[in-house]
Amino acid sequence: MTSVTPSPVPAATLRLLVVDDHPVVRMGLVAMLSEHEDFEVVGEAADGAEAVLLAERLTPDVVLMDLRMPVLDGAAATARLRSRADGPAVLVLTTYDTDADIVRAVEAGANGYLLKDSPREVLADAIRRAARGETVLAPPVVARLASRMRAPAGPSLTDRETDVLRCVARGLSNAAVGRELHIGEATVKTHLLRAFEKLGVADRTAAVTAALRAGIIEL
Amino acid sequence: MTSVTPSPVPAATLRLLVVDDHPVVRMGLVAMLSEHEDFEVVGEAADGAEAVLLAERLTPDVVLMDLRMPVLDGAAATARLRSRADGPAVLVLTTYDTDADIVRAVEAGANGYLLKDSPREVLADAIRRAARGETVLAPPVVARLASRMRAPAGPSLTDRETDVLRCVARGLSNAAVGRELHIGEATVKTHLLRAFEKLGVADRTAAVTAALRAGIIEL
DNA sequence: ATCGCCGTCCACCGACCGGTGGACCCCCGC
DNA sequence: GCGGGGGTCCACCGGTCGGTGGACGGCGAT
Repeated sequence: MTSVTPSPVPAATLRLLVVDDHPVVRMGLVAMLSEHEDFEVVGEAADGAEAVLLAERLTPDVVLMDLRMPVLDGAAATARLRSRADGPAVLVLTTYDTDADIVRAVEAGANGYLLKDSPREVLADAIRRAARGETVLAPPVVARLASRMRAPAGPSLTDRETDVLRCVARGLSNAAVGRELHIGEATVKTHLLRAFEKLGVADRTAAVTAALRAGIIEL
Repeated sequence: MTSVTPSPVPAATLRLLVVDDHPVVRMGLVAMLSEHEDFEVVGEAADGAEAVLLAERLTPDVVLMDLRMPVLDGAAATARLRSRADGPAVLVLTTYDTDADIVRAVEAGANGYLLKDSPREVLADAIRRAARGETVLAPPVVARLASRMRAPAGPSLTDRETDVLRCVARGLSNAAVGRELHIGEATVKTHLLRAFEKLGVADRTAAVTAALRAGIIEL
């Protein structure tokens, strides 16, 4: 950062690590990035664990990270990379713009969140800004985060309420849920009623779809 | 296949059309395919409608088609391309291996179904075989189709049963569904019971998640 | 230390749901 | 023409669910 550095930062080439489980996507990124002189792809990883290992060895400036990956999730990998002070910037690049995905990535410390349908120049610009420490979010992502803010009725369910809802989604009756979780049926109903209230619904089925939509439970 | 053919098929270069709404994926495919001498990417399209137009003008041998796309869906585009006798072979190349996606693509007449995490050589081989008119499915896809065959309880719901289930997923009561669809509550219950039977579940909530999983209804 | 939230539990009621066993019509195929 | 499947409707019963009102012990915060 000081003038002591041999090659001045603005002209320095950015060392990139590409992380995606799809070979096609990795090739596309490498092809796309190699058209810019100030980028150099120093490595590729096919899952989160590999990404963490390679990042340690290669010390890239920016990591382009997919979210849905085998072995180690993109969000988890991001958290590990960002937990170190001298870690690389992480730019999440994914197909999905689910609320839950975005929030998990941002909470994990991602410096940016772009969608894979981003045009080439947007991507290049985002990488340069992420390298400078800026946070860059795609417009649709910003919109989602904003709408989430606007709705202070942020459906934040208790651990237990979520457990119960997960069982209900499997089609278990209240009594069966009680047996499964080792609690009384009355308790199940209490949790469920509170969940209804928070989700703004009136019956168990709507609660499940609402929770699914909100990313609180998975299918 | 006979010696009468002027230019022997095996040595001819295959003209390809790449269809995907993500620029990154298109670049990746082009980069990956250009490494093979017998492939020539003659065009790229970002959605199904564009794909149909370009296929008419460029008359490619094989179309590499994504499924989830704006404007015109990949399955619909495939159906249009395959409806003509002299149309190109269509190789579906997608991230998703949902039952519903696979079935729709195959029913639309796709010559193959590959996942985007396929290694390069598998993809190249699949393209050559699709050009010869063979049908090539990725192993996980085959497995899914097979398991679907094995279960003769193929969850094929009636139009009406699906309508009812969609309403139930929204949290409507049986009576409310009846009002919504202009039918009696008794009828709603009948459809629902039949749907339970077909889906192998015992209550409305499990039916909704099962239908979601099977791709019968959307969230 | 007191307040509030979470988690647990109980009893009771009315409403709705799951399930049975019918019934009728229409359309398509054999 | 007759069977069969989809769609519509009805009545009835028992069980479960939705909802109320209350209770108690932790635990973190003020």
